[in-house]
Amino acid sequence: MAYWLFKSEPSTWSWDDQVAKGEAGEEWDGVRNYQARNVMREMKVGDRGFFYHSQSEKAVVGIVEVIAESHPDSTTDDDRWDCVDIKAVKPVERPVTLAEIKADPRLSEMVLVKNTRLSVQPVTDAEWAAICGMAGIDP
DNA sequence: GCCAACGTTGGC
DNA sequence: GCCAACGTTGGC
Repeated sequence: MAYWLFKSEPSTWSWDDQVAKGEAGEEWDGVRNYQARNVMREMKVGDRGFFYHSQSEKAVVGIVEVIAESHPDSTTDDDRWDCVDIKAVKPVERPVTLAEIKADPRLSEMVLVKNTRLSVQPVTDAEWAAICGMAGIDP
């Protein structure tokens, strides 16, 4: 299984919004960036991801699961843009902030740190385990 | 609110 | 195909 990170501005689409969708989940639509789209095309059903709040909060706040592989983004007619569907799995016990991630040498190579503007990112097994530990949840 | 980083667009 | 201009994102 692979791991990912989904970044969202809470004022646009928050963890609470995602949780409210329940088991049905929701399209991760609106991505208009080729790199992020290509990352989503790599995803498989059952893969897990971190849900990260950008802007004011800047923290990993929950765990999501991919429930549908890449398909056309329903919010545009432009066939360049695809997206996956995800559902909320569980919240973290404790948010892991960007400051904590930056301060941890194990996470110094994270895309979140290296390429701050990429909104959908791959996460390595080691990074996944480290952040789950910091968040107080089982990997 | 500002600014740096970076991706995209469009003219040539 | 290059590159300048522009727009957007996200951290501070």
